[in-house]
Amino acid sequence: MFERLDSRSPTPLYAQIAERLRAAIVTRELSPAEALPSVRQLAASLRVNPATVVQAYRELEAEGFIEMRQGAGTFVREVSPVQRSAERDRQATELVRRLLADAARLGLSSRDVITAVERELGEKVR
Amino acid sequence: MFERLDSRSPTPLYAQIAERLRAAIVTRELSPAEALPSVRQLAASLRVNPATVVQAYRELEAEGFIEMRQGAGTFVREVSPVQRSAERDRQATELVRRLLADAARLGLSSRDVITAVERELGEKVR
DNA sequence: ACCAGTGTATCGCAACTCTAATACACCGGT
DNA sequence: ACCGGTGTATTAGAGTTGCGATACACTGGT
Repeated sequence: MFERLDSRSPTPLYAQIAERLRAAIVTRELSPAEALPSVRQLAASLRVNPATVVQAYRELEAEGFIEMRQGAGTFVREVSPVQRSAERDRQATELVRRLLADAARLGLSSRDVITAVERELGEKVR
Repeated sequence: MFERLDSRSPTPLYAQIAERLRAAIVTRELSPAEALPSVRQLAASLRVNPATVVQAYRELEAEGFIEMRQGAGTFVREVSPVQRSAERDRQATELVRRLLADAARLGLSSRDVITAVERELGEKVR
């Protein structure tokens, strides 16, 4: 499940780790309530410092994907479809707000943005 | 035209400068072929280092808004509507690609993104 | 041709981020 | 109650980035 990381990549190690785990959780490759590898285990397996794994886990915890219990371990969080949907909504909104702010800074109109979205997604926005 | 900068802001000084100038150019407050303040003038006016202004100018030059001519000065670039439109397109696409990449990293679907875009813009995507 | 005014290049320092190292605090089976 | 395994906290070092200082190189009116 865990291939080697690219330590030369501009995306930090902790982000690479978080990304993989997030994908695994979303695809149910890791089931709810399932225990993740311990900080030290995963760190050893990836030949990385435990603190780096912790940082990845913290990010996922902040996003509501996992739960860290001191002394016990780290577990995939059980979330209701409603909660999950709400969280996705929140995240998507945050990203879009950032996009629009950046666009405004560059002097781009909503029209410009919509057009680009439609082109990139091959899907038209009503 | 140039109020004081916020040196405590997380957005770098050079970015703040670039942002203002970009807005002024887009709104035609600064006309094509018009000379911008010299690096030293603007730096003095904003109580900032000339190198910081240079950095802002470079960014705008890379975006195609201005042209720096050694020994002569810095000028607003004259661009045809077609070029201009193409450039806006390019920038919008770049931003949207980043948005989609980030969304993918977070495990969000295109549907999630589209929904958020529509909500934030109050405009439907076809 | 001069030279005042313009952009350019290089270096250095401070702040921040990422990663690692080390020591600490908690849980749970035995 | 122990103690091996777990997460937590603090500190340190390497790299990157923002900003400033200083010296250099070019342009254009006189």
